[in-house]
Amino acid sequence: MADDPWQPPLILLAVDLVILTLRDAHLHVLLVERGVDPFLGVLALPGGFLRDEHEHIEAAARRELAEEAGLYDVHLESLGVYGEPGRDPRGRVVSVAYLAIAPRLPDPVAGTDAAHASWTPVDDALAHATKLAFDHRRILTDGVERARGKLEYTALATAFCAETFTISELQQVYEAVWGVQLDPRNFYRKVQGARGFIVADGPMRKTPNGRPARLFKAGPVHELNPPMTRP
Amino acid sequence: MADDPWQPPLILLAVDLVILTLRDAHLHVLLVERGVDPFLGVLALPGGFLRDEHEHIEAAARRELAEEAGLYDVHLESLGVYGEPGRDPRGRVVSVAYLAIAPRLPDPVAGTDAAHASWTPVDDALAHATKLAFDHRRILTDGVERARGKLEYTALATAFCAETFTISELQQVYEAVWGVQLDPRNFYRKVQGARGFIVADGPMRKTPNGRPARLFKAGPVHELNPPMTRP
DNA sequence: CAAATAGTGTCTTTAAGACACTATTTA
DNA sequence: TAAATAGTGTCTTAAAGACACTATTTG
Repeated sequence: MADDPWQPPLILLAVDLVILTLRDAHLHVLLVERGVDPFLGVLALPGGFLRDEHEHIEAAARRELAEEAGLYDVHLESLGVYGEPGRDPRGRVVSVAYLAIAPRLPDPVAGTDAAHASWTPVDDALAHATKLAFDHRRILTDGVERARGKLEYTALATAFCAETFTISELQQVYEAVWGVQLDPRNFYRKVQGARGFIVADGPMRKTPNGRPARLFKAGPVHELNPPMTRP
Repeated sequence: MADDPWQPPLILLAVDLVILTLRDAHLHVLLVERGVDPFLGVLALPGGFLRDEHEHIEAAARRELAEEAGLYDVHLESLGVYGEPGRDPRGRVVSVAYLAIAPRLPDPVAGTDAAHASWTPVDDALAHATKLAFDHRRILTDGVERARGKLEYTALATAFCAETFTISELQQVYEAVWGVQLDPRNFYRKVQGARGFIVADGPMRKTPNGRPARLFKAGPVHELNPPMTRP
């Protein structure tokens, strides 16, 4: 009982990414087809192990974001820890999940590291017929729920938009992520009333036929007051 | 370039606990004085390494809750991951922080494992003069902020109360955690109006001199509607 | 002109917050 | 009786949500 040979266990640390974007007014998530065991050939969230003992966890997430999705400078926030023993047959793996929000971008280019990645409608990815590797269904569910909640009281919606955007584009973000229809006139007043949410930027954007749309960019405020409320 | 000797790094996984309770109408946190290096003698959050490769992370948190605080069956939720390289001189340690909320209980009993733990007012623990081990100041700050936020839209406040409680006890929770004064009459109507938040339980509780207080227990609803709003 | 977005007005309902007041049940 | 909690009434203000309406700027 004097000297104890006990040593804490060593584990493997991974990062997994829920990368959301808007395409055709629908919420999409980036999925990859796994190229190695376990779950070879199965759809999974992008992710990987820490590169070395000195890498910051968030730096690993940004590295995967670049390597697997070709994305830089997008919104990234920590989502949670997923570390059930037995979730990975290779040993005790604990994964730190991150939520990334990207504006609509060109498709992953064939021939790059990101070639095996593809944007999938979130509804399809979470359909019961779809199989996801590990506990990635749960992580994806949690990520979508986080995004839904944060649209209410933060300016996260602007992370789905390009540098400049119109108010109706911003409205589409809310409608797609929440899965609801909003009144454009009340929406207009609400975003304009939340001071610091969006600020006018540049001239106008031409529309096919009609008055051109005003352009805005994200304002300095990240906490919305008053908040946008989910119907 | 064919076979790569690269292996992902092995890391140590710890859990740290922000255990909050109410004492004398003030928010307190359980701190321990570290008995080993690093930070020997410095105040720290209770916590420790995973016991073995098969232990669930939340089970480790519950084990520490029992060992270091003598607490069972309290509210426990995951708070986040803290894994800066260099936060622990023993090597790469990644800590999963948990937030626990306990009703007021007798002090830790001398002679048990929990004897070196003590309830400290959160304001003191976060005072600039107070030194906390590792990044525990940040974890504590995040835990308190989480509790403040969740009081608004969840029934978390009941976790600070004993099995049964009076409405004014519940009000004290809000006042202590938010650091504000609330109108008892409006508070009364608001908690009664949030259906499922609290339900009547048992008879009355005698007061030193005056009408006895009605007793309630936590209701079945965890998401408050309408939410309690922070002034 | 039609089409599309910009922007206002107004009504109803809900809730927050301030505060006066009455009712009940004990020592 | 005083003390303490229970519970109601009412006023003001803010905001959500529905919806009609006018204004502007293009092809």
